[in-house]
Amino acid sequence: MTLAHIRSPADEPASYDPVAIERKWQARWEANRSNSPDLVAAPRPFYQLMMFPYPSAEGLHIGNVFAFTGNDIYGRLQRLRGHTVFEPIGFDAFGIHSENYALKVGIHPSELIPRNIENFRRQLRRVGLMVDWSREVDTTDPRYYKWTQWIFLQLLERGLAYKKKAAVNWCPFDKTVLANEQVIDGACERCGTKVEQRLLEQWFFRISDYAGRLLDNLGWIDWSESTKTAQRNWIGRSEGARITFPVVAPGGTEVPVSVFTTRPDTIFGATYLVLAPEHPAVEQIATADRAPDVRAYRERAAKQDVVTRKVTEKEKTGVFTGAWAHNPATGEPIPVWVADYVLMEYGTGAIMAVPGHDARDFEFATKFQLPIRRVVAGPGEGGGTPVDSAAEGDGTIVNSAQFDGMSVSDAQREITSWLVSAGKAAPVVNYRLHDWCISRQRYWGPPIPVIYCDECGIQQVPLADLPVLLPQLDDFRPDDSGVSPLARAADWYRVPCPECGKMARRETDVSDTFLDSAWYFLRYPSTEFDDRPFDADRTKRWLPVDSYIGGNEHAVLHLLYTRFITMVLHDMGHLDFEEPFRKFRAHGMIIRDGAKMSKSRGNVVNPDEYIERWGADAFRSYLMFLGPFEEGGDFRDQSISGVRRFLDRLWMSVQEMTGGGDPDPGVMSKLHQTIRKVGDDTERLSYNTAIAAMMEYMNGLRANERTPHRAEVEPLVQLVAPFAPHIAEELWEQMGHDRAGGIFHAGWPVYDPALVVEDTVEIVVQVNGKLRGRIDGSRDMTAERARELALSDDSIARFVTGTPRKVIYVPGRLLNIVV
RNA sequence: GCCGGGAUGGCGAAACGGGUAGACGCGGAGGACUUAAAAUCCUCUGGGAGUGAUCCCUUGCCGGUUCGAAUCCGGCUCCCGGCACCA
Repeated sequence: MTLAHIRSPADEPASYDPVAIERKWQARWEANRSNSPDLVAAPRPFYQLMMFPYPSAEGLHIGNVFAFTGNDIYGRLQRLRGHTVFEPIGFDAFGIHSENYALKVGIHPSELIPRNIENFRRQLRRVGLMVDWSREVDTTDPRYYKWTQWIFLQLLERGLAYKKKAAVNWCPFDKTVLANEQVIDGACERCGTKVEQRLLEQWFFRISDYAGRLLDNLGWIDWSESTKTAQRNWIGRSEGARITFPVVAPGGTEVPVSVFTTRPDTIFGATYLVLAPEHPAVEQIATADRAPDVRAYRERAAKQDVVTRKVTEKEKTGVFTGAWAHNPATGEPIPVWVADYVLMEYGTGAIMAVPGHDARDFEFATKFQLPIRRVVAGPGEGGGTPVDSAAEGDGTIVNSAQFDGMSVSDAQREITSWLVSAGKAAPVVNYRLHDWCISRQRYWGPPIPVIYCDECGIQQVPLADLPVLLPQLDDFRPDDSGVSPLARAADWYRVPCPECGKMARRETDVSDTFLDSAWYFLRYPSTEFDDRPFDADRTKRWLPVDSYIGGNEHAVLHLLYTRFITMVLHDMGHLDFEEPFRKFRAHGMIIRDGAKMSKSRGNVVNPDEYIERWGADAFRSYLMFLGPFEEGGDFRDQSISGVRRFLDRLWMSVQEMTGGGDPDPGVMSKLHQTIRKVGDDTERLSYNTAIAAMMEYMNGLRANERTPHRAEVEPLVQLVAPFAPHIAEELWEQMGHDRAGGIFHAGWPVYDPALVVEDTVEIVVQVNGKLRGRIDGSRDMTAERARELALSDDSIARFVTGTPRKVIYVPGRLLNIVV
């Protein structure tokens, strides 16, 4: 169904006109600087952070509006509860995304991005967010990225930034470096050419040094469990042992090769060794007759792109080195192979293969006819039971000399300490987390602020010379040199060495966008300071962030990098906290027609159309009503009329309400229940049920065309305020409240516990657990009384034959008679 | 393969320490108002049987615990998301 089929309510003189009201209140908030709190004097600061958007050319996405509205409601609730709420926003405008789009349309990003940002601002303002626009952050602003560069230098100074060679994806046709996401089935997403691997010198951050702490803190931070689990998996802690195998190299020399294993208990079953193709010992140990094959295999592996290299279900390949190692447990000689199923980046880049008890080793051993030995016997199995598939389960140790008969867990401990005391092994903890590569061979990013001097080596750009401005390059296309387009700007990169003054060369790579976004929340409260990234007093008052809400697609990268940078700055004494966000909640995703919204599917929703037709208040409320905020939901444009009707009825209630006489006691009781429920639900982000509760109250308020009383309506307008702020302000003003303050200074209604409880309640009567009737009674009546009442009702009594065996009574709820 | 999250009417969903399954909304049917339509308001709306009060069935499937299970336990099936040759 298209929009044209849905009609909005007809215009009547006194009817609700969202367009006019929203324009009026947005202008007034801006004129009064209502959303710019005094950051210095705030008595009860509350920092409500939303993940800043990447300003795409397509404009604001429905998912952005959903996320920001959910943030805004929470921030507005805190404001109504008396906090000084700071709700900033900014733009994550550097990065390959913007750059690729600029390349496609042939407009320079320095022109395109400000245009997109302007469009985003326009769209965002219409949503009615409580955003402090005076503190906007733009990562492409030199006043911002000066400090991104400063952070790089801080890490460099502390030895947490270093250079090493690493593989990148390279498209030989487009002659450009590709991100992993741009490689589809081993081919370039643009031209389909087979992607290769290239080794480039790149900058890394030692995030792996922080793996243990990043993992441990997950134990206490108040974050969505799903996000914490994702981080735990990503960090990937495993406990095991490093075991050294002596390898006999050609000429008889012994070369020690260490492996990492989580199963030292299976060492008696280790029947061969495998080294990664890049392992430095390979060259040394390969025998003369095997060397050509080994070299050919390594070259083939080196050419493969980074993505397919790691694809699973790939046929195992490998090559024998000709060398033999000694199993340190049995002393027997075992062959040494090279295979690309072993990765240089993990563990030691070498494994002991236990084909009897590891699926990958089993597959490899079967293919190359290597010996397979059982060392763990499951139920009903013995040492002689043949192994027909890798047995990774629990069992009893066999074929392992003095350790036979032990359980796997006992053997794990005993064999490790036996090897350790013999000097052949050490217990180690390994993490899957790799160091963070921050180099990008691209144009649209902050230049990495170092200078290479032939005399003095790597030099930091002095603080006084920051920012290193990104030069305006008309031709910013990546080229086949394997370095950034900035490497073509000789007049930019040729600079004197800050140490000796001789001609030197700037680093021409730029840094990863995730570095821009790893610290932006520190900048917001301090945007007016040009001589420091974040002011100490401001930071003390406002940080860590009180509430952060964002998409779980950032569960590992952004949210992990941010924690890492915060820890580093803490350790250097710049911050007095080491976790950036007190509370983080992941919101769900909005889909449409059961699928992710995308241009190719043609199911993208443009928020502008909906805001024009229904009003921002209705649009906001609908997005929050369509499903649980933390789960997301399916966008259907039919259903928006329901919340719009609710707002119309709210409007009418204020126009019609009377001030005379007393409010209805039943309605007032329901009101206080509603105040409690809306407060509780909003606090735990259960926005859909909060709105449902207000609708339910409205139904009672206007039942049988009754005229509502002012005392019944006024608190409802307050409850609606976080969700639909414009109409709430307007009605609040119409009700004659102080113009200067507005509804967001009026506080949050407080419920009266005495009014929440109803005296007479309906009690459900069951016979043998089946519903047979209902009785009305007081909340605290006795079981005997309830039973009497129930049995006096014939439609219940006829199911009760004879004397009840048992009676279960839940006061105020249920009576169950068992016969 | 591993780790999360799910599965409830025609549809989006609710039930927050086991206690009325389906709140709230959409859609649908009927009615009031209107020359008429829209808007608005009222009634009904999980399925089945019955004239009827009423009865039976129903939360992906199978089983269990319990006076009582959407909820707890065991075993499956399917869907969505993330990670993935991590030793």
